[in-house]
Amino acid sequence: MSRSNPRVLSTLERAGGFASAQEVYRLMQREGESIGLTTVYRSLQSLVNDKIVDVLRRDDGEAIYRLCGEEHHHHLVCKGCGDTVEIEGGAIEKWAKNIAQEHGFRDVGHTAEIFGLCAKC
Amino acid sequence: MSRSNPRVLSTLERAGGFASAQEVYRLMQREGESIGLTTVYRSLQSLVNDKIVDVLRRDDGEAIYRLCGEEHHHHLVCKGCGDTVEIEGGAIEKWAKNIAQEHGFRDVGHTAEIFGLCAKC
DNA sequence: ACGGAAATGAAAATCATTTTCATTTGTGAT
DNA sequence: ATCACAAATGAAAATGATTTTCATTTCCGT
Repeated sequence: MSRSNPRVLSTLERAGGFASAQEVYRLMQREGESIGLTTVYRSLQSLVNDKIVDVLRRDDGEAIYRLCGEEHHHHLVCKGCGDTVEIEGGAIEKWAKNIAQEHGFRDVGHTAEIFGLCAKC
Repeated sequence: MSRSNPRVLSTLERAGGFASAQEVYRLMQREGESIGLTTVYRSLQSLVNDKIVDVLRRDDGEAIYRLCGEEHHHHLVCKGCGDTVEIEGGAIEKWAKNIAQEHGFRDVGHTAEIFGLCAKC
């Protein structure tokens, strides 16, 4: 396993905490940083593993990486502009826990995401 | 522009109203239907344009097509053996609708999945 | 039957992402 | 400082989904 190249994280921050791997790479190139695309991908993956960043998908399927707090939350994503709102999921947590218990599951986690068109789109 | 090949829609329905283009294609092949991958993609796109199906993205970025208005369910998946239980998501539906409304989103859908270890694992 | 429009699909092109692998860099022990 | 080995790097090739191209076939209206 490889560790994240710190310049990748710093670039992602500078990009507004939200960018695709290709964008991070192009940004670094434009700024004269010498780095390979492979390293950008590897670093971002490692940041995801370490839960320092979150991965989402654009409508075209490209992965976008975004800095994320450690709190467990869910996303409300606009299909039009990609705008994202972090939401509290209290109800979901309970729902997941109940369902899992009913079926005798343990060590439980869940994913949930809501998508639609925001007011602007 | 091309119109959707009706066999594609019928296959998507048979697949449980939820599948990727590649899956629809493989399913049709397995059933002895003679069709090209290109036509599957074109038909699905056309169904999306006509708002007969919805597109989502899997975690790996693959596009999955879902019949609109299809009563959808959620999954409880075992991380150990992969066993899957279909569950009703009444609570989730309401939750998603509420959150979306609060933020002025419309044309709303959602994904949710619970995973853990089943009793056997 | 004739002619043009729509549909089809094989093959090539595209594009993000992953893998391979040889090279470079960093680190700890001696 | 030097040797040895692990980790990091990146160029190039491989992968896999999706799109485009283009020649052929099917449909329809006349």
